[in-house]
Amino acid sequence: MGRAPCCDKANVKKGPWSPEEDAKLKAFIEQHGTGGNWIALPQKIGLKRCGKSCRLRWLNYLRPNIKHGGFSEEEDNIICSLYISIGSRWSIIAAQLPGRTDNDIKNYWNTRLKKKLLGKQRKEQQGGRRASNTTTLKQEINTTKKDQTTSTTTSAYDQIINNSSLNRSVPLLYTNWPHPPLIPTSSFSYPIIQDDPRDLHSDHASLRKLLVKLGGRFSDNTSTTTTTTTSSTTNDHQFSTTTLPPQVPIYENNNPIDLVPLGSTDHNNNITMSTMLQTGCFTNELAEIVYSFNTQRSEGLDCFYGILESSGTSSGESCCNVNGWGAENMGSDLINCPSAMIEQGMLQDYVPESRYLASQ
DNA sequence: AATGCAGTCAACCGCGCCGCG
DNA sequence: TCGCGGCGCGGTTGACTGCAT
Repeated sequence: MGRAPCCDKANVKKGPWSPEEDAKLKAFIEQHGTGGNWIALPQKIGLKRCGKSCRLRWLNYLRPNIKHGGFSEEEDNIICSLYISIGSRWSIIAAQLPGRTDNDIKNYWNTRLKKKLLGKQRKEQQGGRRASNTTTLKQEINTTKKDQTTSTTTSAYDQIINNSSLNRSVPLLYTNWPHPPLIPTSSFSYPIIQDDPRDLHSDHASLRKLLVKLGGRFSDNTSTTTTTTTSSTTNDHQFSTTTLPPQVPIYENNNPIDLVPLGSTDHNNNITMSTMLQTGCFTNELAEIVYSFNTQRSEGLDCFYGILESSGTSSGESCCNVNGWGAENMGSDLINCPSAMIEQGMLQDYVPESRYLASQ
């Protein structure tokens, strides 16, 4: 038994809106508002449209101050940064771009931005790879292993990562990322990009603040359910979020693959980076895009990178919360990792604690 | 000029969430 | 507590357009 249709499909017009329909809808809403009931609205106006269709038309096209096309470089950056961080949460991304709709951003991403990034990445790959990655990396790991002073709370692997000059950022692998876990294979290789020390203290800290604002204490299950509207001005950007209460665990339980690490947590269910890497919860496509970002840092897009820095937890361990971001550990959603280690299957050597249970 | 193809984007669809009775 | 209905979201579709052949 399916859900009852929201309207009488037989007597509802579909397809493109006529100027007359637009005018009717716009005039009515501007005068009376939506009345809090989209389903009933078309009947009131005398439109043979589904209420959902009216809502969409208003939100995406008729509502005041809507911008279409002409995305700026800065908007590109914000979209890309947020996509890397939170995935295809278009409504959340749209909330940070005044005048933009989720539909617009989604289309823009799918039709242009993604291709633009992937195109650049493939071009780079054709340009050549650093042949000595593997050898150099192995040597460095061996050296680091010898040199490192052990910590009871930091895994060997994480220390290697923290100490390695070959670090580069890879987005964190949400345990409930809505894609099946995939470990990057040898068919996809990342040239190693040197970190730019400017990143850590760039003026793009505003983006980080934005993400904090968006994320709040996502790991806090005692969050309220009240929707709030907040806004703040950081540097040049004014951000507002009207859809998320500050403590909503938006990643919680979206996916049954909530992992409980054994022996590799820092505190409060935070999975260590090594555990996350073991799960490899990201798609090749995302990996490609992320790699593309890394590459583009040297092409003037390093402003993306303000948020792509490693976390500095007190234990020196990069980590991620099981349920999403830990606000006080902002930055922990993203981790540093020599990606070559992933594809070379080196993690097994350094992550003896790589055992986990599926909690659900 | 006709046809095919790829890109773009408005609109639709299905489903999860949430409030309410 | 449960079921229903509306809202909002993300994924997908299909019409349209421009370009290449």
